[in-house]
Amino acid sequence: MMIGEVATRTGLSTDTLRFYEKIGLIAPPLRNDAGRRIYGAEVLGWIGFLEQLNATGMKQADRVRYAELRQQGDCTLTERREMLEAHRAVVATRLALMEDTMALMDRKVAAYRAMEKKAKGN
Amino acid sequence: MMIGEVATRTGLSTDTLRFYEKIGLIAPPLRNDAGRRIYGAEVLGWIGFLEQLNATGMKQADRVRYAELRQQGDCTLTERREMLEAHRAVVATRLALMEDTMALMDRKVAAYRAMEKKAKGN
DNA sequence: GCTTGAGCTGGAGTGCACTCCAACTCGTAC
DNA sequence: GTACGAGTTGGAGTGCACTCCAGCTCAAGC
Repeated sequence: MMIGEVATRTGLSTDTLRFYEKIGLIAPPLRNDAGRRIYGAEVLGWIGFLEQLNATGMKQADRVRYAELRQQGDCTLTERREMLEAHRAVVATRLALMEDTMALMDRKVAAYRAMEKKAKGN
Repeated sequence: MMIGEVATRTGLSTDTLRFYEKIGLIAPPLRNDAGRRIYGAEVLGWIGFLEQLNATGMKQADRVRYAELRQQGDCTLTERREMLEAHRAVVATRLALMEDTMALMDRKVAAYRAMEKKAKGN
């Protein structure tokens, strides 16, 4: 796969993919004779996971750290697990907050509907 | 209440409070004879709600829009309700994604634990 | 053999959301 | 009466996470 296909499949731009490589989120792929990046299929799963970490609010620096550990292999399992557990806790907290906010918005929406109805009745 | 007390109570900095006023998130408060901002207690609830919208990922521009509508009074109820409903939908989607990610992290943590245990056994 | 399109590099630019700063004014405590 | 702490302004600076650009190479199609 060349960079354009990875971009299409992941929804990231080619610029973003090269940027991710530069900062260490994605390992530098092999190159063909013309110097172009040739990615293996496994990069898609990795990028998908990165996007999930991203979407749940993990900071770039921490994602880079995780990627570095992953590169280093099995001897970093414990540290990676700890990172995931820490992030899990953060996500759990944010999840609870989101549920609160959903409930609050529902109450407000209901109140607004009631007021709209009342105004119409005038 | 002067700006320092609002800052302490809300956890925002005085700079952020003035910035929020400048961009229209907070209505300009009354001033005392020395030109200092005097806030009513109701601003605390409003800031709390703003922070909830913020923490659930509503963009600054949209929060400003909501604040503008709120300033304009009851004739904007419908638009505000629609904004909240739209945001609710976004939050619901993100919530589902967070739950997925939590489950994925749990699976990974479990797998890592298993591998750590196995490595120890060698 | 020339155009087109995808890819390459290094570096500059963007947008968001603050955050900090200099230079000033007040009101209170000593 | 002066030092101090909290407030004021306008404007500059920061950090994050991309995003864009100029100027280049290469392979394939006509």
